[in-house]
Amino acid sequence: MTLASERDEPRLSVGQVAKRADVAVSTLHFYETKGLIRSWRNAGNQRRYKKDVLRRIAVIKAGQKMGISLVEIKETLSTLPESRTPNKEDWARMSRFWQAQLDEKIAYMMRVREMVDGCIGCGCLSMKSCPMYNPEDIVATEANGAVWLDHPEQAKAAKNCYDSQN
Amino acid sequence: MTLASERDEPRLSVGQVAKRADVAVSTLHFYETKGLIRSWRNAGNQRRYKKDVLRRIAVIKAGQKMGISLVEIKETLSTLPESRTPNKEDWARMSRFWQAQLDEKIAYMMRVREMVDGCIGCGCLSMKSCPMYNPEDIVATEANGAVWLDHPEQAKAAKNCYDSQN
DNA sequence: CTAAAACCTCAACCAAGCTTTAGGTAAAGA
DNA sequence: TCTTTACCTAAAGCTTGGTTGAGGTTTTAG
Repeated sequence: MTLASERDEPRLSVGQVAKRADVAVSTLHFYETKGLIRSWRNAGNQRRYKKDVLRRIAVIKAGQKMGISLVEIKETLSTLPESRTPNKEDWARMSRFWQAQLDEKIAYMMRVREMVDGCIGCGCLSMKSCPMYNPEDIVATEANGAVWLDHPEQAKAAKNCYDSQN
Repeated sequence: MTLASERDEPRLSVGQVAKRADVAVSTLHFYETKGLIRSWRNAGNQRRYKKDVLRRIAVIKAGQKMGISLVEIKETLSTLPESRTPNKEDWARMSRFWQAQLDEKIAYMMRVREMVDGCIGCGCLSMKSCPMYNPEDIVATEANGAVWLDHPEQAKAAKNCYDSQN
């Protein structure tokens, strides 16, 4: 039987973590500078990690796959009490939070898709009247954009305005 | 009545184009260096644009809204005969092409969403067995990723593997 | 004619998310 | 012990899509 204090000792080298987590060593250094993971040092100043760093990296990768930025991931991780490594329940909570953001992105892209569908037949692309150019709107990568559906009247502008541009 | 040769003369200054297209002057310079638009020069070395540059910019902005990179937009524009500025039919063809890519992105993000949904209950996030970590897969921003659905058997791995990681 | 506004080029800078390089130290295997 | 492999830090480089600034010229309005 092992004691909790023994199990918690940082034993993993940066190379071992990199291999197990399938990331580059430089990525681990980078994450550390960004405060996403932490390490201890051995007598020779080499990094040693606790095993739970693997779960943190897993959560980071999961968040990234969902399109969440490292800054946001860090913020979400830091909401855990004492910045503890996420357990199963934490992961459920975080992933539900991120999933909502993912849903927004999907919804935004589907609105763009619909709009383009309407604009194909029209072809006007007028900077002034085409609903493709709602200036209130923002690009898809900014992960936000419930604007088009807020202004449904604009969809009506998408008809037969091609010739008016030239 | 105006002659075609007169109508085609580059008359618009960079400031006029910027204002009409609602982009910064620096953006127009930038697009020119990237080969997305072209200009002529007047006697004093100032840029003069043909009117159709506005339509090109409109297409560029539409492509960007659909998540297409400037490089891809340039490539698509260059498939036009003699790099002519897109007309209504060209726009229909290009937008359908880009829409297909947008559809792929949406589909990818929805697959991620499904996967996360399954993983919330599981919580394992094992680097080796969790379907969140298909190494063949790529991140959403790379606009490609028909991988998860190619390996449906992986979804089965998402059950009760939480404890096996520690 | 003069001053302001617009324009020119070139270079540097920004964010994100890393990777690469350089120069040097530590640990591990034969 | 010796050599290879792994590791260290700090700084620079990369990509995308631009913006900002410096220093100088052209155009336009009064």
